[in-house]
Amino acid sequence: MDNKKDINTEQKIIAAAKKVFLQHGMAGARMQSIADEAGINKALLHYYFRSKEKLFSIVFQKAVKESIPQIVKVFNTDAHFFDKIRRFVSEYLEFIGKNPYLPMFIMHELASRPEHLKELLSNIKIDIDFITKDIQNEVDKGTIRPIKPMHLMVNIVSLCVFPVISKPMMAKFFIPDDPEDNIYAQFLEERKTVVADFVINSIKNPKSENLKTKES
Amino acid sequence: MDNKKDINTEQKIIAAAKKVFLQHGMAGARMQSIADEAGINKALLHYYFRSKEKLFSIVFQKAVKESIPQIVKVFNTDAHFFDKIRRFVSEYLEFIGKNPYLPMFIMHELASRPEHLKELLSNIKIDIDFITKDIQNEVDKGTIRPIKPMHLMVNIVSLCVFPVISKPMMAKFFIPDDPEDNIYAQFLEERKTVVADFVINSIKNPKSENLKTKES
DNA sequence: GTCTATAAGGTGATAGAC
DNA sequence: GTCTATCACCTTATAGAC
Repeated sequence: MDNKKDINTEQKIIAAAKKVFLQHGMAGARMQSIADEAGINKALLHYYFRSKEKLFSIVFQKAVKESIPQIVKVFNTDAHFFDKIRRFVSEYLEFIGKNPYLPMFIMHELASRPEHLKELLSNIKIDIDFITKDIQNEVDKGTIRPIKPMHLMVNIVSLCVFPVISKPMMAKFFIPDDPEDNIYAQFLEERKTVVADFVINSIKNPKSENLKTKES
Repeated sequence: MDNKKDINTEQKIIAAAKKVFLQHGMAGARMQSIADEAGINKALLHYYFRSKEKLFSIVFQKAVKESIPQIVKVFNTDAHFFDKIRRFVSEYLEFIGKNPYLPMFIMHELASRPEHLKELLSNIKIDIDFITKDIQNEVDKGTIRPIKPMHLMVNIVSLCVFPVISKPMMAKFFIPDDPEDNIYAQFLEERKTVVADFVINSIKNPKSENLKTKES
């Protein structure tokens, strides 16, 4: 516990477990793969973490907690509403681009064994009330068209996340010849502006003259 | 092969396999569960389909083929472009609502073991050229704002599919008290119009006067 | 704390009776 | 075509030496 190697090994294991679990899921992950990835052997996994399920729980909870601040932080500013959207889209796409397996992992586990994970999520709170109010406020001001805040939030997240988790299918049908992922990478980069424009064009109220976003 | 029972059992097995594979994925599925679901025993599974992998292939390919016509058929009409979008969104949401595990299943398998599935997809062709041209044509006419057809297609599909596959997470954070799924069902129903409006509002060219969609 | 060896149980697949 | 019994292997987990 107070040994330097302990911490290093523990962290190495968690990092390895994250990599394997995120790519293969709980059912598809192998303790041997995690051990190999961490450069140790299987027995040590059970020494640090009692079971596969326990190790999974840690990875899963970290994954969820890791994803949330990204959603919230941008809306905690005083920026113009459309700028918040631009910043959120840009930063969230950047985040997902660096963690492409994260959304799929969370959603697949949640869908395939909801009962096992309910309590794992119960600790985690996410306060979206202030975002809801932020959106509703803009609707009331007439800056944006009437839309239920939940739909708008879901729309924005959908436009960011789905293209990343559906990459293998998209790549297969849309860009079959892209071995180095160059086209796809460019596509993702384009989306930082495309998605923000798409959302803002959709919600901005044509009757309102206050349409320009601040170019900071 | 010419026995009535053969066909019934074979179909029963495939239906059972689809149910189990779609919910748990290849790695999480158990042959025993499939046998139970089909009301037969394990040995019979191997009698009809040689291996788990073989059975999976059939289910996977059927799943992909099943999903594609939904995407294409609406755009094969002469309707007004915005009406095509409305119809596509409505019908696709209806389809996914009835097959909520389908998109996640395909994408998870494709992401977690792409090498195994490459050849399974190689048989399946999807021709989206005419949709691309359809969109580009509207851009050229000035009916809609400039946007790369691929981005628009991805946007529409994202807005339809993501809310369905992320249901467990959404439900957890947005509507924690919805045991009978009433709120979620209503949310999905709302999206048939919300998504179409969202897309059309975003792309319609304010300079063009030809904005009304035909109310058929 | 880390390793090797092995136990204990599960899972896909087959043999063989009916 | 369908079943029961069983094999062979894989995977998680533990025991025990160092």
